[in-house]
Amino acid sequence: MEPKGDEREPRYPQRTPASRRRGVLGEEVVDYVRELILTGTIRSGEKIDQQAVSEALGVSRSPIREALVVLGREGLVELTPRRGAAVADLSPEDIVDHYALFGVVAGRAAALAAETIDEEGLAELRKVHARFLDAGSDGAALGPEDLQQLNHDFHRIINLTAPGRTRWLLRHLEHSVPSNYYEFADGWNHAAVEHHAAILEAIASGDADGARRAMEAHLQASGEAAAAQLAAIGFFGDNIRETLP
Amino acid sequence: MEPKGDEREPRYPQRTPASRRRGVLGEEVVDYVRELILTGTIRSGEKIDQQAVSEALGVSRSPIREALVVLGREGLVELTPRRGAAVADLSPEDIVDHYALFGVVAGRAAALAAETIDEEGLAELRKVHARFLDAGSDGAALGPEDLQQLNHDFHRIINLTAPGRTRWLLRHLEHSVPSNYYEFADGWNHAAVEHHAAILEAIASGDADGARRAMEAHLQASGEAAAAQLAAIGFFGDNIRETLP
DNA sequence: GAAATGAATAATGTATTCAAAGTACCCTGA
DNA sequence: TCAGGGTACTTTGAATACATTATTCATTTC
Repeated sequence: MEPKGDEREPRYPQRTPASRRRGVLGEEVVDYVRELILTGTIRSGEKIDQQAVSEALGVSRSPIREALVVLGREGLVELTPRRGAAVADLSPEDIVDHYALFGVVAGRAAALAAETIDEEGLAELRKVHARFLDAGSDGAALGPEDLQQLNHDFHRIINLTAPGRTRWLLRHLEHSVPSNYYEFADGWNHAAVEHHAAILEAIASGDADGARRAMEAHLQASGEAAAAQLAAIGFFGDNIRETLP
Repeated sequence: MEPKGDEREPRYPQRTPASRRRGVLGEEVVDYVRELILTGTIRSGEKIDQQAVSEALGVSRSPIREALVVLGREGLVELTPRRGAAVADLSPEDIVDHYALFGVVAGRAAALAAETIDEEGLAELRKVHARFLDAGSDGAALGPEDLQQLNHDFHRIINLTAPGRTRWLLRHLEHSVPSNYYEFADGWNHAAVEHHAAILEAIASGDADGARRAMEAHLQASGEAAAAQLAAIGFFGDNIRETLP
């Protein structure tokens, strides 16, 4: 008898959400499963066992199901009526395409920012950018999550000027694809700083079209970096199935 | 004694989904509630009673909850942790903004179509457009839903050339806002035909940028038409609350 | 009379149960 | 040996049950 015991096939890391505040369990599950997918812990095509997730998180299947439905809408998992959920299989092209769309929408927001941003916003944008710049050049005591935060702030300030529905879409495009889950490749931060500089300059000088193009270019490059990083962690790996009988 | 009986406040039209096939009840509920919202049957800010919906459709609350979570993600309803779901309140600006975004993404698809569409696709596009044209001019025996279908086909053919993620986003943008639920205003079809003609011409001549601009203009106009129509059915009406004590 | 407090009521979020469909396994027979 | 078929076990989707939190409404207090 093998020492498998009663373990399930894909073992889900146990987690007891610190804030077990009632009313948002579904959201926590969404984040949990999303992370599993985007970190490559569970692979494309792999089935997602409701009970296993439920046991890993110590909650019932109800919030699990809600979460899977949401992830299905986001396109990260594929739902087949009476067969359950499986990790969707996204190609590198899908990732690049996703970021391109992200770029088009964010570009719109950047163009708007160039036309409408006020002095205060611009000052804040410069400040965030300056810190981002410092972190890149002299290696200040900033960890990856700090950089992530600065990057996020930079974009958030720009997007604040956009109308509600645009911000809504940007939030969705940001979440349903890796953004926090991959360590930026070497050299990426340097490239990002340059991109941000170009975007900032265009916005500061009121050049709407320039801001739009700079933002689109930035996210295009981000998409390629993300796709490369996902490839490195084996995200796209398991489609071998399709090449075998 | 008033003849109110035991009726609930917002009365949900009863409906027994024809296909009570197991496994997609949630989807049916999504469609049902979405229609209630977009037809103005339930108004902005109005609470959505899970039990009432459940009784109206004759299903349990489980699929209802899943549907509300989905609609929450789409931005049509607002979910507050222990307070349930309410119809989100979208402004005319939100609608216009939504369509503008739709236009930007669809414009991308149109530009791509101009560059990559094959003869077969182009022929089909011409065919659909010709029927749309006929319907508008000599008043063929086509009902509103036929026109809706032709319009939908026209866009679908164009979008077929787009990459998967773009099509995914277009589907979402199309659904989470009125498109099938309002009767086009007088003169709208005439305008739409002209827009389609411009788009078709640009695509046929391989003018990517022209196709993009024509598509954006088309959806910009659509957004204004949609907002006007929604205003006409009182969709935006109940924010009186905010102007009163 | 108005505001505030508290119990009664209702509705939500989560857990649990149940029926149907899917999957795996074993057995038989060619 | 391997295909086919039938049975038992899993797993899903939906329904029901339960605990907790909001809301309502009457009562009390200022």
